[in-house]
Amino acid sequence: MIPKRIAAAEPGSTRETLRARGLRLTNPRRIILDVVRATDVHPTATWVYRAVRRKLPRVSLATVYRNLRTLAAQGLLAERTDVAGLRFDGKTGPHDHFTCVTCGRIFDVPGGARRARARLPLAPEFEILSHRIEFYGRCRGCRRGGPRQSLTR
Amino acid sequence: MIPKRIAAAEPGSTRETLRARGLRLTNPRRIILDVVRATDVHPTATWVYRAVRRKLPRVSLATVYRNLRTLAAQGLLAERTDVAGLRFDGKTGPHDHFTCVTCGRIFDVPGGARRARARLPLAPEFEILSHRIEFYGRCRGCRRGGPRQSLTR
DNA sequence: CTCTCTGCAAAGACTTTGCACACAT
DNA sequence: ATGTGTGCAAAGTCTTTGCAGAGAG
Repeated sequence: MIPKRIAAAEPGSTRETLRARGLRLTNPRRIILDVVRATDVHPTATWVYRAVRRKLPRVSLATVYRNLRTLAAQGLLAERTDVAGLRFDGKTGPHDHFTCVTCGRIFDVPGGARRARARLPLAPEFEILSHRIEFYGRCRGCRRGGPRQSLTR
Repeated sequence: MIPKRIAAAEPGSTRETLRARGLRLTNPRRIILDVVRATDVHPTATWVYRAVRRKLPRVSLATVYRNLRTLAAQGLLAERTDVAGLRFDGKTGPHDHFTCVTCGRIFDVPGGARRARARLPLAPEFEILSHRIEFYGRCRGCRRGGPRQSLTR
């Protein structure tokens, strides 16, 4: 027999994480999180908005912005900034990024877990809490032929 | 006898760099570049605007933005982006940054010249042209007592 | 029921652009 | 002289906020 799914949120679940702060798991909020987690394009708020609207046509851009902010504050997704503005990332674990300067796509690259402290042996006055490495260059697709895709707002 | 300063711009000078692209070294442009090069606060456009106005009261914010852009495009200064928006950096050589999460100040740290390629041994599909490392943590001042300064817009 | 969340619209913050005149070369 | 650069003001882009009603717990 297939066990019934328990009704109460288990610790560590999205619902539980939110509830611990008095936040609710509403329909827009859940879909926004799903959308960001389901893609690897490191989307902008507008991209998320368009994707969410396909499932929830009446959602507003303000709600998308508010929830991306809220979810990022809870650590359920990651907020990024680059020349193109705000981006969001469903992957919250440590990893680095490679940005193709031709097509603009951002690729995940492993290796984010290395010890950051070792990088600043001569600067004991700085207490390092985290770090971020960004690589820039050309992806394989853009080295052969033109860009295949580009993430616009 | 003190040799006369040569009138023609020597190759590699700011003036020469600009002229090679048909750009002129105007008074606002020169002062904007001087201001950015003279500070290490990684200023915003507004900060530069306020500083330039002390020397050139009639300069406009639009001129500051236009020139920061132009000068960055010529490699005479560097453009940065972080959560707080656009920043500019008079240091164009390779170096990393440490951002204090308490006071928001951005400190230069040496070490930017290391080989970036070695960091991606498993990703031959990416042709790395440059990279950027950002550290986040608390500076010495903020570890003892409160923040001493914070760069507002 | 209570209090958070949402949609809508309006405001806000930052940056860019159009234009006529000024200025560097 | 010629064409780039500037100040001013206006527009543009992206993001946040106020509010009354809707919905989650």
